[in-house]
Amino acid sequence: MSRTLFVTTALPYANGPIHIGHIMEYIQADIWVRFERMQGHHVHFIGADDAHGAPIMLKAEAEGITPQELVGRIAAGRPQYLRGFHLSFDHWYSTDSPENVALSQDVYWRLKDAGLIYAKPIEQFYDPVKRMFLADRYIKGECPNCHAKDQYADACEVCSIVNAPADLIRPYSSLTGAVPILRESDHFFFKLSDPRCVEFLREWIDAPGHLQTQVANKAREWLKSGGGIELGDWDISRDAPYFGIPIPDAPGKYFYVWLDAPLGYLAALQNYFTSGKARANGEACSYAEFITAPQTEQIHFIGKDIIYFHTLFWPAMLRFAGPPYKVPDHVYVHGFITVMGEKMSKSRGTGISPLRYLEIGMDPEWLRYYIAAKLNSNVEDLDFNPDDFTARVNSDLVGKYVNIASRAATFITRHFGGELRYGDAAKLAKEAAGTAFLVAESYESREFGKAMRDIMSVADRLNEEFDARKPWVLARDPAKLPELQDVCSRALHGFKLLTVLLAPVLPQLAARVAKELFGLDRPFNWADAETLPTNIRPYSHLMVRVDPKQVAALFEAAEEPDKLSSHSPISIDEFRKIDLRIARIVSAERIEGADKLLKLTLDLGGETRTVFAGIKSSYDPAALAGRLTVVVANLAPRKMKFGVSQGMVLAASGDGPGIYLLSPDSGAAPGMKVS
RNA sequence: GGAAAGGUAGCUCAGCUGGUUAGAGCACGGCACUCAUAAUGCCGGGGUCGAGGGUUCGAGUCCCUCCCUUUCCA
Repeated sequence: MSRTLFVTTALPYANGPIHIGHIMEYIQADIWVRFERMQGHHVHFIGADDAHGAPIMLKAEAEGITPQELVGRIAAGRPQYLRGFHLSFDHWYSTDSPENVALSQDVYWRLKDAGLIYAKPIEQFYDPVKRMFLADRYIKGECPNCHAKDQYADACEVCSIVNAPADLIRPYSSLTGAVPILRESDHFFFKLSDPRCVEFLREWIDAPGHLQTQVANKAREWLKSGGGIELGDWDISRDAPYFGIPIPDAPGKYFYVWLDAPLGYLAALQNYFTSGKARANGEACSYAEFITAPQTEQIHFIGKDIIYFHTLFWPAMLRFAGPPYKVPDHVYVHGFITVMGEKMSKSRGTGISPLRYLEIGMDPEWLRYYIAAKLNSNVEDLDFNPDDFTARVNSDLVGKYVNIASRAATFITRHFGGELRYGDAAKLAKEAAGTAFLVAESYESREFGKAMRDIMSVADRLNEEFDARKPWVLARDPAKLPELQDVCSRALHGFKLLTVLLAPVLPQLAARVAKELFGLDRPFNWADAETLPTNIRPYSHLMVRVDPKQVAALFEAAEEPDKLSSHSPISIDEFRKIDLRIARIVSAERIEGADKLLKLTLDLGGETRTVFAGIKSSYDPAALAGRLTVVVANLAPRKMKFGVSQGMVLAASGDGPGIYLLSPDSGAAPGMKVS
């Protein structure tokens, strides 16, 4: 029976570009969505930008533009990522939209009618200069425990004790430096502690299929009123100034961004319908009919960091807003992507820029395959390891899979004019159907890693059989031509089977194979797995190997300079944060596999550092040893492909080639401070 | 401090409700082959399954304690 699926991914915050973590989630959801489509199910795959909240308001202000302009600029950059990685969203919208205003206010009224909204004064820090209330992340001060300066009201970076904002010594606003004052204001709360909510959530969480067991356990933990502590009510309002949706009966108050963000799923869906795109996509229902239809399944792919919102607030909001609102059917949670074992972090320079990945010409399907091969249905982190990536893609996709077509097609074209003929077609079709069924189960349950393993073991078997029957020997004996045709036909049928099975992961390659090799006028669907092709067109190469140099380039100079702020004036205090030191280059060495980098060992007056510098093109390592230069000593260590770089040497460069290291006048000694 | 997930060959991981000598891919060594934008096939080395106890005829798999990693909560 055909299913109707409404699938979303988490909405990326519209204050910056999409990062590799987003891409992983989208790839996961996209593979699943493409698989369901191939099964003949009707899928509406929707995304949107999360546009509201204080960070966006402040960032826009800092750039001297309106929040709408900022959000618009970010939105304009999205398509290149989505297209670039073959992400098949049917629609991409924004939470800053008329639909979302109407939805958020409607849900608010309904919750209020249900007696689940109340107002209560709370005390909060207020910046008297900026004239706004401050979220904790904008308050800094001295840690009361270890007296480290400039710590957030959160885990102290030095002693890692957790501090409340009010506990900080000499707190100040990180926006203006002003001393914040405690000030009272009425906030609106969603009464999550209401017995109706608790009871509903308990049922919803326990109902099989809604959540992965690990996620349900976690949600249950929050729900437990352990130690007499009740599930906290949820503060859903923020005071002006705020970039968000106004609360209709409370001038100067706005919905907290996390109230309207998930409603953005529905706002985007609604816009998808009203814009006519849903209809163009074969949907006969109206938006209202669609969301109330019992057969519509609502499915959210999210990361483990936002489980709280999606398993408590979101279902409760929808449930108590009442029809036509419907609670989600499934929330599928994934872990984070790490890079070489480390949590990705912009400030530490780990992480991979998706845009750079595309710019240096790496194939998006490599990444799709690699992520698929390492994903399962659990909430586990996944590691991107460059050597593993290269090996897997080259060995699995090029060496095993594509190679099958490459080695068999030539014989068929040369000896049989492209015609395929099988010894035992029925048996072959039956086996293929069995394999497709097995792999389908893995895709359906999001066990993509298992799917890829099973697919590759089929590829192994095909290569083994091909080897065992030695078609290159058969080709020399005219009497053996029928056998040669059978061997190669079987291999090509196997290749087609593999292509169908891999199509959710490698959509573009599969489309090419369907058209260019098998002459189909449409992309593959799942049923194609068991039909035997009768002829092929001449083979042209399908996928190139990963060049290790590309992977190295992905990690070299991965900075994406923020063009708008790079030339804005900074204060003397900001400049003083940079600890510049004289360093002696003790040794410099070339690195195997690196185009631009040299590995420098530096003496900073007693302390030895390893720094990777992109100066290979201009300097002979031997000539560098012994000379003095200037180094940024307090740059956060940065993990690169070849090791951790503990600083940066300063060098000048212009538009043309040539890099020129800075040198101090004679008399300077390693470790001296530069100011 | 409480909780969850994980800790299996150099690397990335698979091992369902406990059952014969613990598996795969990559990497490494050797051999074979030549159809393939060079790839595949065969053989091999390599693991006290985080540590220590316990239950059992039998434990990577169950129980307890501890250690490490990641994350969540307060």
